[in-house]
Amino acid sequence: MRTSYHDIKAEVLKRIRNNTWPPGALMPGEIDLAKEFGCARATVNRAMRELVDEGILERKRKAGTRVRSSPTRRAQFAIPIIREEITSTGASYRYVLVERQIMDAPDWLRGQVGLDRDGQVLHIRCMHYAGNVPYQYEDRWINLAAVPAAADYDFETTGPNEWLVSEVPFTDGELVFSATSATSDVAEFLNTAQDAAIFTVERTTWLNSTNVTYARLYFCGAYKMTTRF
Amino acid sequence: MRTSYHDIKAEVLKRIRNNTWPPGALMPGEIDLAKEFGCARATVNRAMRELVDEGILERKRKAGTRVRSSPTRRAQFAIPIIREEITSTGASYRYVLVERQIMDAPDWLRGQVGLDRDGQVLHIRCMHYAGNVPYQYEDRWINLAAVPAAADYDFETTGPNEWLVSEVPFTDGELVFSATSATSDVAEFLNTAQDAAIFTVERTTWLNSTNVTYARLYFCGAYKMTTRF
DNA sequence: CAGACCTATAAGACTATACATAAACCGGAT
DNA sequence: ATCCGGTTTATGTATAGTCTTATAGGTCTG
Repeated sequence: MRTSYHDIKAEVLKRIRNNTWPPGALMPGEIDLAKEFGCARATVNRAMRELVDEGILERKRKAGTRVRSSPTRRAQFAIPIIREEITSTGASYRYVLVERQIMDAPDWLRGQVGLDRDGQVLHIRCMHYAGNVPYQYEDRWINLAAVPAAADYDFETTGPNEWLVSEVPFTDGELVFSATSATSDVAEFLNTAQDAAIFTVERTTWLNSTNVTYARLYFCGAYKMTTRF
Repeated sequence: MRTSYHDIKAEVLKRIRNNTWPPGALMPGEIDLAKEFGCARATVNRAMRELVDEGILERKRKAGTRVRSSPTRRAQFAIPIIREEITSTGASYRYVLVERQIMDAPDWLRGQVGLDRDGQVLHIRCMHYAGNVPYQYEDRWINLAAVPAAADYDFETTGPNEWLVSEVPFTDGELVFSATSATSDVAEFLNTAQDAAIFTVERTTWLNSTNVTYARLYFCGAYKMTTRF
């Protein structure tokens, strides 16, 4: 078999780990490496580009390629459809709509999501259960200027998460993770003590700098979010 | 200018957004697209590969390329050096070692990190302050079998986070985010009420399936972790 | 000495071509 | 009808060659 870019990546990683090329070091150029590995420059280039992508190397034209001194490893998350997240654990999924209301965007929300003009929003509160156990309480606002179709959808049987993911594209998003104390209504929905520690996610998405939706997701106490990298 | 893979990516994204290729749709093959865009197949291939990488498309040999119905957007996290995380906000960084102790690995830890044999670990507890405000309480175990050098380092002035990131490479890691109630000692260190909601991160790293370290990081109440994608 | 201006160089990008490989599909045998 | 095996096909990977572009670092100039 010919030498593949996988082999080159592996070899480069090996040399970084055994300190042949310590953090910060300047590596040989693509042409030299291609000669050494007996392959085309494009092959070396691909290996190197992927290592840059993975946060292992830094490259600059003319300056060459260096080993990053503190590699930023990346972890990947999905924006899951919550139904799938629950059913994949084997539990059955149940959805309950709590409230659905069209209203003028409150001031704090306009600040939160960067809406400058007045506008109507759809406010939805709903619950997601794993079996009969509360899993997530969702408090969501949808910008009707960006997603007019949402006004015609009743969200009785399908949650806004699922509907939005499949219907509305977005270009940018922000996730904010925090721990909050359960307010009385959150505690009631999630069936926990008041002031219990609640893992909370705020998720905002935009389509070309127009806000699409802002959601606060309150998870049940035992919830842990796990990622490997 | 020739058509670049950037142009192709942009055009493909445009067609996905304006529903020319709705979620799940089968796109034309690389050869057809190359013909349409007036470029080589390699150029189309690169554009498509990057879109797969970004979680927009799915490809299978022979079956062709499809638009993912629920795009997996990736968020990137670094494993930051906490000093930099704090100083980058403008605050001054202060580190205090609370405890440093070499001990046999407790049973629960061996289970946690997948150590099968007995072995010694270095247990370190320390505090990170932003100015005079508690920022993070760190409770960490280092596997001395994997990192013997840690036994000789006193961690009086530099925290284990900083030392490990710069000294010890790793191949795999796991991050677990959760919300916990402050136990009495955590509350004391972070200067919050007992049972306050604490954003907690557990971080485990391995070097070729040997556990390197396991850390529990307790953040101050106001902490929010933010990622864009 | 500082600033403007070159130039050599390393990465970045594209092309045309070739061969590799997974898997969908089809046709024949059971 | 169902299973098996070969064919086809779209993506995956590698190559040699060419051209582009950012820029580090030297040189020239005021």
